[in-house]
Amino acid sequence: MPGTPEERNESLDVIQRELTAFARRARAAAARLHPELPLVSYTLLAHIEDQHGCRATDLAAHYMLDKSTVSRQIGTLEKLGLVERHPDPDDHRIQVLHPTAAGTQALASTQASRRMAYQERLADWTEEDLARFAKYLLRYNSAGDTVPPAQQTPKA
Amino acid sequence: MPGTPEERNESLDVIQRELTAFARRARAAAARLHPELPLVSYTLLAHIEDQHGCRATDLAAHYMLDKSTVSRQIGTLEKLGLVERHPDPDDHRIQVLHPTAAGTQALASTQASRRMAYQERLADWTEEDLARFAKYLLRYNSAGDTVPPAQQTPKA
DNA sequence: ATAATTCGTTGTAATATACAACTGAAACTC
DNA sequence: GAGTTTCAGTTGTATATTACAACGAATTAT
Repeated sequence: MPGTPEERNESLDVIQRELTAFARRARAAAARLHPELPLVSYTLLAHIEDQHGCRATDLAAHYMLDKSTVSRQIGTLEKLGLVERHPDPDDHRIQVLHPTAAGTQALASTQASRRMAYQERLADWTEEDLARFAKYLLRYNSAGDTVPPAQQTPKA
Repeated sequence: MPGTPEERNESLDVIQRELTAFARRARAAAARLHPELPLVSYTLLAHIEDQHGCRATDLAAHYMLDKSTVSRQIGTLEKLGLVERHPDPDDHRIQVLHPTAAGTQALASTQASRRMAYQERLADWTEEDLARFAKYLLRYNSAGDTVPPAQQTPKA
């Protein structure tokens, strides 16, 4: 069983390298999976649905994007008729974003093709391995949520 | 223990969602970790060193990038004095790429800061979990190597 | 009320990328 | 061995993704 610090570092290096490789390939892979959706926007749309509506600011925070980037992406999604903006009656600064019917449908179809690709790719994994891998990824990503500040100087 | 198809699908969806979220955040995270290296090129440089020299075409294949993209990235790295091109004596079409001394050093320093970040983020993971996570990532990424064709019509 | 904060948009610029056309070099065909 | 095909890499061009800064409108705090 693993135990030495060297083994720990080796694992860390592998994790780092493989996650990086994955990230570098992700754009191209996504382009293959759904050429129809502007490709970045897909992710935002998925999050909007997942949250049952959210604000642009929430998206920016979740994906570490600038608000201007999100603003333009949402603009694209709106032009495509995939999201709607509903002004919050209590606070006119806020736009609550929701998928349109077309947006929900586009998501479903994209989701289906993505799931197929994953199913194929992970076909020979046991349920136990899949469950563990999923758990590790969740744990990894949620760890980041507590760290990310970096250059914000709050309450200054 | 997991066993039903529904549980399998649930795991697949989690894996898909979390990998996607990771990929979306990766650019911003990388920018924080090494603002000095042109940020994409870092990955290419790392692969070149890892392979003890390789061709531009190998990089394009490994990261699913167009050869023109790689060509320009290598050009940037060369201008920065981080890689050298050595024409293959046996085949004048080929340029074998190697990190320069400065390139190796830049990599080492970047690698160190990356490793620190990962160490911090994964500090509370056991060695066993790290080893398993690393193994899963390797397995996941290597699975892709056999699938990717997609729109190539070989031997037609 | 006035000031400070928050949410979002727009102007501008940098970077990353793909696709197509092209050059030079090797390999293959006959 | 001339002609064709394939391979490695570059360059022209266009698009996409993103950030930063300046701004506008609405809300909250003083």
